[in-house]
Amino acid sequence: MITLYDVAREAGVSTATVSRVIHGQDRVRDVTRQRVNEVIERLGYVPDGAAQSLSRRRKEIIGFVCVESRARQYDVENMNLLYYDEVMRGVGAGVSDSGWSLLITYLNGENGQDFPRLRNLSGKVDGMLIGHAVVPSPLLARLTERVPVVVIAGAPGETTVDVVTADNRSGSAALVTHLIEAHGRKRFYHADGPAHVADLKERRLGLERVIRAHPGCRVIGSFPGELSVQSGVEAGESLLASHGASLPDAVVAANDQMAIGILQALTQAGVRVPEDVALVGFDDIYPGCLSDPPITTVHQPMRMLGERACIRLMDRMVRPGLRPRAEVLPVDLVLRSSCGCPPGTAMRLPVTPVRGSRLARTGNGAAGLSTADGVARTARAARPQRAPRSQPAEITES
Amino acid sequence: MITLYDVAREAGVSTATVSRVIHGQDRVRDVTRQRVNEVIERLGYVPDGAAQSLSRRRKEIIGFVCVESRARQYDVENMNLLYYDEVMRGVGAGVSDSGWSLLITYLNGENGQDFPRLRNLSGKVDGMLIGHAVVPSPLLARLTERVPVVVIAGAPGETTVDVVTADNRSGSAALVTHLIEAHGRKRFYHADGPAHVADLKERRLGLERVIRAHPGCRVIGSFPGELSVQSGVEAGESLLASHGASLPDAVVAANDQMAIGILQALTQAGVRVPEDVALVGFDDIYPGCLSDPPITTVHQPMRMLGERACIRLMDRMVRPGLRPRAEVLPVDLVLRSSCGCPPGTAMRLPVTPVRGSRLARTGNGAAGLSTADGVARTARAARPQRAPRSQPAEITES
DNA sequence: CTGTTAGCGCCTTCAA
DNA sequence: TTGAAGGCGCTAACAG
Repeated sequence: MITLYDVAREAGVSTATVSRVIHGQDRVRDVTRQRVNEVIERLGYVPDGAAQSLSRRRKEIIGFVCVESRARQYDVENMNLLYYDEVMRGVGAGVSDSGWSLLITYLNGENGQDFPRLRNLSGKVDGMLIGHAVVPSPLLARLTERVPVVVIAGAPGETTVDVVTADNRSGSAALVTHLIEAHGRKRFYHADGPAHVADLKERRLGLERVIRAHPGCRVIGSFPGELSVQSGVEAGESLLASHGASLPDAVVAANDQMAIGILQALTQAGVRVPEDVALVGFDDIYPGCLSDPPITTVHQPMRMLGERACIRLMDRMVRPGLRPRAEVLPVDLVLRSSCGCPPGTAMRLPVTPVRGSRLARTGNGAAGLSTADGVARTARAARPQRAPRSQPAEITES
Repeated sequence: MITLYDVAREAGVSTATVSRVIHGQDRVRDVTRQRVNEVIERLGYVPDGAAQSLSRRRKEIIGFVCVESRARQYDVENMNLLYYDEVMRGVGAGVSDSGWSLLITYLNGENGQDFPRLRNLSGKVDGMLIGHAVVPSPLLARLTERVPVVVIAGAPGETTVDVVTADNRSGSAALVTHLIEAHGRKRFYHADGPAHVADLKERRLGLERVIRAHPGCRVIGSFPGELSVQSGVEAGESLLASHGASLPDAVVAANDQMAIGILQALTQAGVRVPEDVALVGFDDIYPGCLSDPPITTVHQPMRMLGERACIRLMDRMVRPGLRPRAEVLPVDLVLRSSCGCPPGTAMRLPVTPVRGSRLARTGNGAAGLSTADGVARTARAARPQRAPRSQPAEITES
């Protein structure tokens, strides 16, 4: 391996000078710089990352942790991760803008049982991004002692670490309000996910609040699923088994994957969506617009979640000791036809934050996207520039 | 930051002993070990990765490079990466089995224009996995001088680096053969992708060979797309514009994304699939089974590509200097109904390698999956165990 | 069984 | 403008 010393010797200068040249410092004579650069090129020298990290006491690496449900590893229907893939790309963009690197870790267990691995990981990075409630709060605190940590899609009320998440509560509320007010649905079935997932708690709150606010509306049953398509199929079958005689007006699924599964089960049984039962999902993952009918849902700005989380982390590394904050990003209501809107509907509307959502408390938060731009299903318009976005709302935990 | 010295001092031993305890070596008295462990726990010591890497001259990190088409960054329809996401999980599994880490880099440009970044990356990892033809061959060679490199989905004929890829040629041949022999299709339209992509070259070869082998069959036109849904829509429209009067019997798309786009365009124009035109894709990404009709395609073992690439890389790191080899993984034909098979069809058949595909040359390669197991569309059977697979075929480049 | 002691490759004052 | 030299935190002989 070629080291700094090799270059220095070959160029007839000291290692300090070579180092200066590499980092583009100016206190080097032009001739010298030229000579050094020529040698670097000729020898194909590349600085060793480990040595750099050790010396400058900074690794310029951030870790990204998400769960990998081993059980279904080879199940085609495992789309749980579609979500994180998108988030990860946001992170990737944020990270590489600053020249840093991204270290990925797929955790096996949902709970914190693999904590040793996490802890060890903290010795290899300058900061960590953790996907939703992968790690229980107390363990998070322990992690924070070593490196700054930002949780993505965690509970907006988390107090020990920074959180970046989407306005799930308002999104859910918007969905249900739409079903009630635009389509007159009154009897709901809730295909839910695991009880402990932070995002889902918020969605539940949104659902319940809207139901309560509308006399005559109620939830006639629910299914404890696990966010996969398969689980959605089961939810659908369970629904048919228990309420086949008098179907609900609408099914609210915990996410799009489940909605897709439910749709399959209902269709198979000859139940028409949305004529017999309306159906809505959450997240706006791509496949949701391919089903028949396309699924009405809420768009989470996944990529931006990643980017913001990254920015927050960088921020924390610069000045640690700031109070943890929650940052809640606005969501959009995506109207397609599974809710009862006419076939061909494809509209995207900013969601107005409901009371209690972290977003609602701020002044500018309610803005969401500035205009209700409908997007055609097969929209041609290439958007060469990143769409202008309003500032995300930030709220210091109090 | 707590270092090895802190622990050593606190426990009243030398750093060497602490190091031994950490690495579970046995040449430590039990009492000592206990005491040290207790101190480690109390102080919350975590070894510094950079220092470890520097000292043991091994980083235990492998880099994974894939492209990120910035242009469409916020385009919902950008599914180009669905493929790599899957591959990456395979890599993730392979990597973490050995306790190593995965460093992700999203490259901006397809070509090698961002080579400096790659080169620099090579100083931070012990080996690199590179997604298909992201990097031109000569640059790859330069990279190989520093660290072992394995290309995923690269050309099976590549001579400078190791390659792990799927049997694209045979898959494509199987698809076309099916269209001809099972459905009597004769006039084909080819919705192709970028000319230089290795996988696509192979698919083209498979297509052409089968066409040539069947007198009366021919390709009546093609479209140079770019593998996205949007590009598929354009291909469909182009097809309608140029051959609207006498449609082809079948459209062969370069991948599933394009097939989905084509389906949208055809459906929109009132052309029925498969009655008027049959349609097939490639890759077997999830959304392909949701469209109406579901798309017949070829299943690439993406996850396994990642795993095998990983294994190959590890192998190379142990003994460098071995001749680069190509490893070609078997694919499956996935019959659904867009090809003309009856609605509800969902069958998965191992593809028999064609002559010239690297797989064909080996004895066991032709095995593919051991049985032609049909899989129901909403298959319930949870497969708790990893499906038993035949050995992938390995071929030393000659 | 345990301690001593060189490095690993680079960065960064401090002097010259 | 350049060089000399002391770490960064850990590992791995080599001695005891």
